[in-house]
Amino acid sequence: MSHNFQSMQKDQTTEEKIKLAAKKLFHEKGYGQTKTRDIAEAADINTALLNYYFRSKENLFNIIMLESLQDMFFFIRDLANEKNSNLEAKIEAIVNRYIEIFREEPNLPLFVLSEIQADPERLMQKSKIPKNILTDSYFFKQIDEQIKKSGVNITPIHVFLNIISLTILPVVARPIISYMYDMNTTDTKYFIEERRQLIPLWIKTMLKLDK
Amino acid sequence: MSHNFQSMQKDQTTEEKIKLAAKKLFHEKGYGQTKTRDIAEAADINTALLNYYFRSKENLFNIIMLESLQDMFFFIRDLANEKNSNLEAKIEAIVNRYIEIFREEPNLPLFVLSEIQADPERLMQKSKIPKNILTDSYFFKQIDEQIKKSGVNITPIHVFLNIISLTILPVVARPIISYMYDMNTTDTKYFIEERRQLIPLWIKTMLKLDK
DNA sequence: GTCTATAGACTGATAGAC
DNA sequence: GTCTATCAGTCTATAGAC
Repeated sequence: MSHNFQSMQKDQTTEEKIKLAAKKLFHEKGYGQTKTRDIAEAADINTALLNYYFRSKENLFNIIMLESLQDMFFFIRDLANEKNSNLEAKIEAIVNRYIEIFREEPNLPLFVLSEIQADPERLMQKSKIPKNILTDSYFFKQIDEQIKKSGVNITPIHVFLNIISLTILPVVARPIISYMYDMNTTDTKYFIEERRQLIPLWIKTMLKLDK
Repeated sequence: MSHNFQSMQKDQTTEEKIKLAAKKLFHEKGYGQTKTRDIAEAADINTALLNYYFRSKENLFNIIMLESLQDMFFFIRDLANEKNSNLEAKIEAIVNRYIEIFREEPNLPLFVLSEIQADPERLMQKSKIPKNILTDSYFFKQIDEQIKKSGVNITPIHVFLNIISLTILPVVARPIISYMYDMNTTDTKYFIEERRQLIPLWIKTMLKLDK
């Protein structure tokens, strides 16, 4: 994440300080539960300054939201049409990249999913992800070829969604998992790390892509 | 869902009307975004009456939340120690039951996940789910036996989480899926329905439980 | 039990001094 | 750019009539 370096620096601009505080709080509590006063306090400024830089709470939220959507989707969009990597490499890249992102920003996926539910059309259009970007992609063609080759009963959409499901849900359900299995933070991180190796293997088994 | 029958009835009590309206709105927008005025309007009463029956917004929320947690978890708790069904039947039961629940209450899982994130310890304790209910269960013993039998590289926690992930995430990400694949509501419902058959097959393949 | 009216607290945003 | 003070609007909750 590009913002993590900044968060370690002492010489951030005020604008950056506000954005970082806002991002943290919006990700944790969502739009409705986050108060401009909380953001101002976390950024060690006052609400007047927040409005000076960002005009309104909603505008600040839109900026954070757009960045969050892009963190989640730009990578997939770019990878899907990469011609120089095979199917196996793409599967591993998706799992690795998402686990990496979520290690630094564990609340990102739930934030994005919750806020999209609140207003789907508006937010998805804002994400600047063209419709059918995956359906028409080289990635889906690669999956399709493998399906035909191995004669397995599945479609590319299911395959892609399975990769995403197996990777994202354990992150999103982290608090439940750590409660039910009595795991501390280190345990859950290790557990998710384990899946980095396992998920690609499971997907390859589904596609009969094993060596 | 026990409440669905009630929602069709014209002779609900005022208390039921308020609860139904509150459930709908809390599930859609979460605690912070839902206003008592909205609930009162949706239930066709006024805010005074809401406080008369439920004392406060927070108390009403706690009641809805407890019921929602139980809708999500009581079934699993009961099934996990059922001795008269084999592993295959249990896997199918989990997938079928969750898809059934989410067909009637599509916003339930995201609501529960979001609100748990906001305050994990308090809410999980409120759910009255004992810790380690799964780790010590007959279900996990059944998975463990199958793992040893087929010598596959996996643990019961991963298996259980895979079932849940493959089932729940597509429901939670419904708006994104329908945007990206240009599906309408009927399409996404059909798509999720398709997975009812497929998920148990994939899990059995992971466990080498195929015939 | 149900209503209207309103109290009391909170929230987002701005005016104006420095 | 940054602050304090405060306004105007909204929110939850309650008092009191019926």
